[in-house]
Amino acid sequence: MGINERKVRERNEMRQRIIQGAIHMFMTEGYEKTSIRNIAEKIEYSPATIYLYYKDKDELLYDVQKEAFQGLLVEFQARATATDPFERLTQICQTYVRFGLTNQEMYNLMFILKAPMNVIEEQEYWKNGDDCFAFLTTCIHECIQLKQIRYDNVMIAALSVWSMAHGLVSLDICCRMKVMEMEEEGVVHAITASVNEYLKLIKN
Amino acid sequence: MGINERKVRERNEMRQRIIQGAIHMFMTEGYEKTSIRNIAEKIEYSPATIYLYYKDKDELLYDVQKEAFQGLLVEFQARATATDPFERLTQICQTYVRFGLTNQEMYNLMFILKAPMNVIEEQEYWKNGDDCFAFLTTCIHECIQLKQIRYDNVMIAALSVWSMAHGLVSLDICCRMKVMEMEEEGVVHAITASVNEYLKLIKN
DNA sequence: TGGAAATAATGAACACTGTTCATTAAATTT
DNA sequence: AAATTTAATGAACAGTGTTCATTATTTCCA
Repeated sequence: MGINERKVRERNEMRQRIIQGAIHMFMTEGYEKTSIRNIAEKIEYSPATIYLYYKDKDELLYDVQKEAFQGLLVEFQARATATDPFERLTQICQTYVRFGLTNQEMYNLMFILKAPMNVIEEQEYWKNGDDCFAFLTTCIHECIQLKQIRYDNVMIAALSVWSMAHGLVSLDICCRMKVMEMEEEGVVHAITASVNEYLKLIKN
Repeated sequence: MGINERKVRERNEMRQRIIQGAIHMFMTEGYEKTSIRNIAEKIEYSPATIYLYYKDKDELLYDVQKEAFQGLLVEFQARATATDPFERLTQICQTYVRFGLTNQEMYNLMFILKAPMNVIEEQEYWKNGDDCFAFLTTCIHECIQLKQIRYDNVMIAALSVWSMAHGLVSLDICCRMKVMEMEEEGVVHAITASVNEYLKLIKN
């Protein structure tokens, strides 16, 4: 009975087509101008068809977010390869910031927009960000074990590192760095400098 | 000729009425469900009337944001009063986090949402956040002069402190802390602990 | 004070949004 | 080949931000 397998495969292919259409719209037109009708037109289907594969827009955005996180994890695995934990932590931070600044629309969907988080039930936890966060926590765990950083609690340390990196990237993406009198180039430099300063601060 | 003065006054009163209506909608219904029609109904005017006082929704949001920043500045002035610069920096951070967690919709408008920033011209700078940021930078300037913190550059230090606080608050508001297996109470505790740890780290 | 000019407010419309549902087209089963 | 299940769609609904011709009100001047 290979017919059911094909049905499942075709369903996944269609979902993938929708996700890729959505990503394409994000990249070219930005999140704000990406509508269900836009995505449908891009993949040459009726808007109503999308609702056969996704309950609502939030559920679709959640899947696009999942795709984006797989991209970040690949970056981590490719760029944060040092065997020394602290050195790897440095690579993680640099990769994170770089990823955020070069994929602003995707970063927005991953870490800022509320919409994709609406699918998560109260008290339930967020599976999309799971692997990337685990990549960070295991690294920090090793740093603490080797007494390489001035933190003793893995959770507090992971949250702090993440918050510093996210704070810098998101303030830039959300245009809030306009309080400072700086050109675009100077902003990127200040972000990099701040991350490096922070890593120096936490180093034992 | 007091008639023109009255016209100006009435115009400001109307704008204030619109702003307060918008704030009321934010507080009670949240940002997502706050529409021009909603605000108009709240203040008992036609939707079209709002467009006699604001060019578009973004411009209105910008003015609401301004109001919100005045609120934060008042908090700073009331709670961050220590004469010792580092102690005052601690108070600033605590006030900031407290403000963000207790006024999530306003924080969203002030630091996360893109809409109000659209009114700012390219390369121009962001006047709304000005005073609050100056409050932070002058404090940090004093900290550096007294060698109370391990930073030598005021801008980098201010950006770092702000990013850490904003990172923590915004990750919570945007529900991204759901990657960590924690109850709501634990999250608030972790945020506080992270800020305190950071302040310990930068203290000389 | 009464009528003209300027100002303020509005209802109705436009083009868009997410979403639903009855109807049509296609594929599968009998 | 006919009946049944599955897939896709067009049209509609209620909502959005925004514009504009029309109406109401206020101000000005003869």
